[in-house]
Amino acid sequence: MEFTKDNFSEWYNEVVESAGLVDKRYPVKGMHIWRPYGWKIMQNIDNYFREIFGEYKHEEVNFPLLVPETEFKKEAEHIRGFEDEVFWVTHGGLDELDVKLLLRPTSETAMYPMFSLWIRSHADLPLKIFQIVNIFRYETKQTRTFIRMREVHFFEAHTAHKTFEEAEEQIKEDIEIWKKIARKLAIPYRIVKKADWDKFPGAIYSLGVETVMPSGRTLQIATFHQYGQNFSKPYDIKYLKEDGEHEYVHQTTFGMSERLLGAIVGIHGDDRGLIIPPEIAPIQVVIVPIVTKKKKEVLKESKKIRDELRESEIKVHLDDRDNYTPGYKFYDWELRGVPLRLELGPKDMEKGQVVLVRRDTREKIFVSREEYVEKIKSLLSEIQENMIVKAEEEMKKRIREVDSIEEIKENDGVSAVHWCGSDECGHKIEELTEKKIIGSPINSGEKGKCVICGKETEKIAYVAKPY
RNA sequence: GGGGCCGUAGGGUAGCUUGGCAUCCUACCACCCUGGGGCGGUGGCGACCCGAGUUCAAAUCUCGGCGGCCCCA
Repeated sequence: MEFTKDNFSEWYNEVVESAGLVDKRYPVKGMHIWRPYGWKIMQNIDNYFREIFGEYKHEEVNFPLLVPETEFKKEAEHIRGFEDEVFWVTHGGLDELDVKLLLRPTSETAMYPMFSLWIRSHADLPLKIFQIVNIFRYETKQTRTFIRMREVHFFEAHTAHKTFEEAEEQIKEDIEIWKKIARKLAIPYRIVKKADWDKFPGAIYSLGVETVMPSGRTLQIATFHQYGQNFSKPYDIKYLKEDGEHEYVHQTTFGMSERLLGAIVGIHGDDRGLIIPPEIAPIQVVIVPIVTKKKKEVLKESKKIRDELRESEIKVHLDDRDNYTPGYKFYDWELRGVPLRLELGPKDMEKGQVVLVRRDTREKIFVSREEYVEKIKSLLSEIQENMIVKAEEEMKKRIREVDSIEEIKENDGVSAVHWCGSDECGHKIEELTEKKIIGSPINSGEKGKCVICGKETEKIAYVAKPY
């Protein structure tokens, strides 16, 4: 690593590439190649989504990438929100298309014409589906690996319900699911309600899950949207009620992306590179044999250890590369963020022990061959827990309660400030501070005075520079 | 939306002002030597973003394109 983490932007740019997550050299702005190690981590995250959403009775589907212009144009606000950032397909071979096609910037307009066909009666509800696909947005600003991309690796869950209340229940369930995901990925967060001018195009309201990067800038890593009937009306998604009347469905969505990986990289990494939470690490333990004169014996024993760990369902890798020294391998695997290293050398073999080194604390632990498997298991869960606790503490330090515009401006991180909730005062806060209101906590706080108009309010605004 | 900077081997760079055999580090390949925190030695492979122009001659000067980075709204 050339850069240290206090030079966050440079550090981040360097680590995503040198740790083998992506190759940024693809000749289209905002589109990077997932390299095997990075893709494996993302797949581990995706597979957890499959598992957890399966438990909550969502079914996985896969919709086409292309959406006809005619379907896209049905919901007015939605169009306005996305029209300046869609990629268009205008030709088929040499012929111009009668109806242009667009690359989905999100899949509402691809899915909902089909919802209209699928949903006939109340017995078809609730409908709960999700897909994991790539979406495309023509970003004109600076792109950043995992954080602002033109091709986004996207998770989107879509639901349809009989009533608004049931849709509200769905969002509560989504939050429950999110909490499990956050533990799995060891990401600290705050859930906020987005300001009205900042909600998803077409939504009644939007909730955002926000985390804070070491730069002090916030990163939105998940969103929940309540659509009510805003889409079901233009897309004609109706069901027959028990009483024989037709009614439009109420809909929600839950979206996440590779930004989660960006958050993991940024929040947990250090000057040596990544630290991957054990729960999603492609390699949980890397074995580095110290091969000296007793090369054969050490390698043989290393393989035995590898097999023992495999049997205990620990994700293990034996680094038996012959052309690198142990020291090189230590740096290499630390850069890639493997949570635990196991060293085995001739001395250890004599003593009947192995050496374990934690990636998060770099603590060195000697443990006998009798109990090393159990020790590894407990260390992996300790590391996971430690990462969660440490990250939450770090994030807390970056959120400050303040009560003046001046303080918001001076604060590098997130400022929590009283806000009456009016658009006028909201915009004023953004103008005066040159920052954004990223949202308000769902639960109202203590009473205070709006930082602009002085009106008494319980509402808080988080003000920060978002990515 | 406005402004600035920059494209030389897989990565990082020197050379550009003043046109003339393209520098070094790293990575990679081969062999030797090694191994408890980025081993060492010898030899080798590999580059001027694309197009047009000026010129005897262009990495270098001019114009256009493409791509990247940074700052401000």
